[in-house]
Amino acid sequence: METIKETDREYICEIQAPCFQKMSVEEKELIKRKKTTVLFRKGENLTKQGAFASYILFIVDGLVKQYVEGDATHNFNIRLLLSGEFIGLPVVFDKGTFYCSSVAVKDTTAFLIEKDAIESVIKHNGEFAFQIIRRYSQQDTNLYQIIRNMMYKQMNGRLADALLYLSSDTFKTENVFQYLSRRDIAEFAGLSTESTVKLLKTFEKDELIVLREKNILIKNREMLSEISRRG
Amino acid sequence: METIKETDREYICEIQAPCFQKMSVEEKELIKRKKTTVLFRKGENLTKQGAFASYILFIVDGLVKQYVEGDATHNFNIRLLLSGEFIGLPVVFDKGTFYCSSVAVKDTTAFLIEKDAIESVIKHNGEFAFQIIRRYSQQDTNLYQIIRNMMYKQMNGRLADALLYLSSDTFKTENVFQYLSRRDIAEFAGLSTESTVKLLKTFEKDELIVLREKNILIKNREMLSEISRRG
DNA sequence: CCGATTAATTGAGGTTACTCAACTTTTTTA
DNA sequence: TAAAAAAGTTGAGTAACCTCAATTAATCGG
Repeated sequence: METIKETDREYICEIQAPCFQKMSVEEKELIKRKKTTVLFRKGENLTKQGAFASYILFIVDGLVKQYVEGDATHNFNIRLLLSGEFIGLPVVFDKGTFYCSSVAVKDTTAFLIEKDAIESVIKHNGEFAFQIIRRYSQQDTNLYQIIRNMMYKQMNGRLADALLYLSSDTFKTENVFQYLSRRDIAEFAGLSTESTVKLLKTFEKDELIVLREKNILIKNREMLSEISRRG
Repeated sequence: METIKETDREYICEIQAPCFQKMSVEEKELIKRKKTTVLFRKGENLTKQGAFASYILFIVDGLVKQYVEGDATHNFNIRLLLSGEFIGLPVVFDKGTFYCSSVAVKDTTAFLIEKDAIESVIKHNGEFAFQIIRRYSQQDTNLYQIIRNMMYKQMNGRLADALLYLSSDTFKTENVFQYLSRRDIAEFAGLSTESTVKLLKTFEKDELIVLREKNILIKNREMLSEISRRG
């Protein structure tokens, strides 16, 4: 994790972030003054569940995995985040600790923005606030979906879900499977690595997917959706 | 479900809702014009997962259970809501369907507020928006907690969690157990009714709780927390 | 107050998916 | 490049918790 040099920083600041368009010049200046830019190398943690924080993160470029920590041996992956996403927003509103962990799946550049700055902009810019709430809202829906999946579906449905998510249009620019281990996929599906490996083979035998080294090609999306739907 | 007569409505509108304090007179007027007041009788649904909606709800008085629907036989209870809580906020920002179901656990009075009105206030009143985001934030943290519990804990930990939640200070004014069946408790813990019944007896034998008809008294909160912590 | 419906309880049996162990393959590092 | 570490794979055994069935208790409508 290293601070990026000034020229890059300015460049990045200009090119990114549709949601920053809603800000006034003064607000952009405030954010600019109250942020630093950090490069997280693959495998480095951006946030750690339970850790204190006085800032939130904004992904400028890269790929980040958000997960909740269980015991020493088990995690559960919530989602992958691309550039343009905030991490740790609850820090601004809640008690100031991160509610879950996140790790760079590939080298990732992020702004660390002081919580006061974001708080101020939210309070004074309703349009920006609205954007933020929309994000929350979408993530919320997402979490309910996860709860549904985990509570009611068994292996097949859960793995199908994970595969559909990871192969969705959101990630079509990245080949996310390149960056994910079997264990990662297992933790998206909420299964043990062993069960995941076995079930992936079964899916391949049933011609739902093709396994090519790390890569997973979806061969029959309809059927996977059906499996997901049926649980 | 019935509309309340005008005099009551005005009365209720005055006494309630700390978050409405942040609104200007005009904004309050807008909300007033764009709402109706509805009484939901015990057992009636306030929202139904997947249903279209052009409004959000605000609980004026009562007790509401929010839950996600699995298959025909299984639900999972997310939380209980008291007066002062919003239901269905994602409707405003997302695709306009309810993301989960909710039902009145006892007779409940609620405002139905048109989504446009809330949207307008959020966009023009940063303080109010901030309050709303804070709520989201807290519920979010809550959902991560639920995911953690469901993924990593087994029976004992999950039931302990459910009991601790339902006996928490938030609900000390209501005796919530009065309104909840064994099945309800099971659905808070994410267990089958049968397992819940058996485990409750075990907890009673271990002097963690006392079962008195519907009521459940927490006898050893420390130990329950320990069980919850250990999973 | 009584019959009918719903909720609570108990036990037996079954199933899913986990753990553990052994092994192979791939990746990392010195 | 070789050794070590990590990741992936496979099979066997097992535990947790569910389902199902049968019974009792409680609640509700007439």
